[in-house]
Amino acid sequence: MPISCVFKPPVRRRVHEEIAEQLRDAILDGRLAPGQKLPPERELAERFQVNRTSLRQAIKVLEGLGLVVVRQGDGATVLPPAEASLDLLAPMIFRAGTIDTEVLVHATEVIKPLLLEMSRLAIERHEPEQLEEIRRLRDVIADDSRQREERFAAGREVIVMLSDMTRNRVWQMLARQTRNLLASPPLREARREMDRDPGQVVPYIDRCFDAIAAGQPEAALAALHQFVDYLSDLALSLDETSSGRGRMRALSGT
Amino acid sequence: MPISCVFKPPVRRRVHEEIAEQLRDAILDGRLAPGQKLPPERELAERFQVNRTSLRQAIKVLEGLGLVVVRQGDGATVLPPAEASLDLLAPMIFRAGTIDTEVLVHATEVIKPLLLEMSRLAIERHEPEQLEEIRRLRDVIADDSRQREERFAAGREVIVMLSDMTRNRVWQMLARQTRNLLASPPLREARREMDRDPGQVVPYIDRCFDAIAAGQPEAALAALHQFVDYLSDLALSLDETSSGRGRMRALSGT
DNA sequence: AACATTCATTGGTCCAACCAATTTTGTCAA
DNA sequence: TTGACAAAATTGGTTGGACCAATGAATGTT
Repeated sequence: MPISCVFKPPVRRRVHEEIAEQLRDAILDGRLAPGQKLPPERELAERFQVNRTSLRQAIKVLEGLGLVVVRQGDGATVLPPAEASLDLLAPMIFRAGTIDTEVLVHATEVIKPLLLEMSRLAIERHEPEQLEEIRRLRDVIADDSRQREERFAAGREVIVMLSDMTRNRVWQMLARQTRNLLASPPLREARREMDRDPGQVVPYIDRCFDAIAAGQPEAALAALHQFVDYLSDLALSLDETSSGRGRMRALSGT
Repeated sequence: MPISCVFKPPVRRRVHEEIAEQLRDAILDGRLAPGQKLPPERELAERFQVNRTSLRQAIKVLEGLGLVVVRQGDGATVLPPAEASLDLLAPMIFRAGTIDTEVLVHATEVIKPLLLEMSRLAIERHEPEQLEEIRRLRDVIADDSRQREERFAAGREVIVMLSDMTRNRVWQMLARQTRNLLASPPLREARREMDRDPGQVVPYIDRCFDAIAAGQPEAALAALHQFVDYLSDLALSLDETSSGRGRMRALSGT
């Protein structure tokens, strides 16, 4: 089964890093289909014009990501991306300078109930001093004398803080991955271009705080619903200008 | 910052695989703390009694897993596991022949609402023929003339089928990771030891089917709630015999 | 036709040398 | 003393080649 796609020799960064990225993207956008076998290491190395050792390191990274399975004497076989890690969400959404709005919509659809349930637990189990930490983050977000990026970053950290309040290590993992996803350079750029004031979320946060302070977890959850709906709409608004093919050019230069 | 833990030379399987596993476990159970630096490659290679090339491949796998960050001239630094991929959930729960019931409880707490929301979407968006596929899986689960493992496997595939019904690629990723987690050998063994009949879940499934067939999505969701509660309790019952330290010996021989 | 053997293919490991980025150290001048 | 700058040591990155080991297909035998 010959592989027809062309690869360019690495020019920047670490060689195995570049190779791994090219192969990863080829897998994610289907040029290398699941079940298909990668060319032999020796041949791939020659095509990339790198040493076999470097190419092997790239393969190992892909193996760690769960994108390929390697068997001695057989070769490297591409696995379905659906089996792969959540770390691939960002590369799946942002590929080749464009935003795959389909995956973005899908991710939003998953993150929304996730955020809601996590916050429910957080409200239930939080310690008072943790509430204070979030309040400090809120103040950073509301402080329009600061850099926009710093205020956005504080907003992302709220998610992480919430996860810590659940005292659940798995929620903590998910929240940090979500934060990292939101912090992906292409998404950061896209949001910056939308020219929104980071402080817009402050009223939502305050409404949650007020309800919690008043000892009304139900009201807090209701406010939370509104907040999460707002965030969800924000993400989906990136879809507005999408082309008919379900993909749009990213606003960043990457 | 000297590293004190001892490493044994690899004896089985592929060398870099064994090395990666030892290092991964050392990170997951805290012998290598986040922020700490790994010893230089040359020194580590000597300690493991392997070539530096093999050790480097292991490092690359850890890099792919998001457990370490490597910088030329500096070294490899351990990252917080909370930042790492969900693929690590199984190694986190099952370590050194024991079940970490804390992480297990945490994972269950996350998977439960996840499953519920995903099923809600699945009921909303499914195609009739997909319902038939699940019915076939149901028949396999109910067929006590088959191997127990085959029936358990069918149960796990239901989750994947549900995710396909959502027509959402991210749900599909999460479902497949969850299935893989449930299929982890230690968890499979533990459940087998519990000596439960895989067919116990059939009434729950049927109740969902009946409600969907009757065109009552609310009733289907109610039945689903009961089902998910049952599954959740099943997972948590593994915690019953746990020791005070929050960990119990795994029932399997690994 | 079924089975066992052989052999080419392909990944796995090792070695040794050198390149490149970073950090540390040392020196000298202000 | 302090700061800046340069040299050296440390550490990961890359290369080339050689050989080992598992797989699978071709071949031959029964």
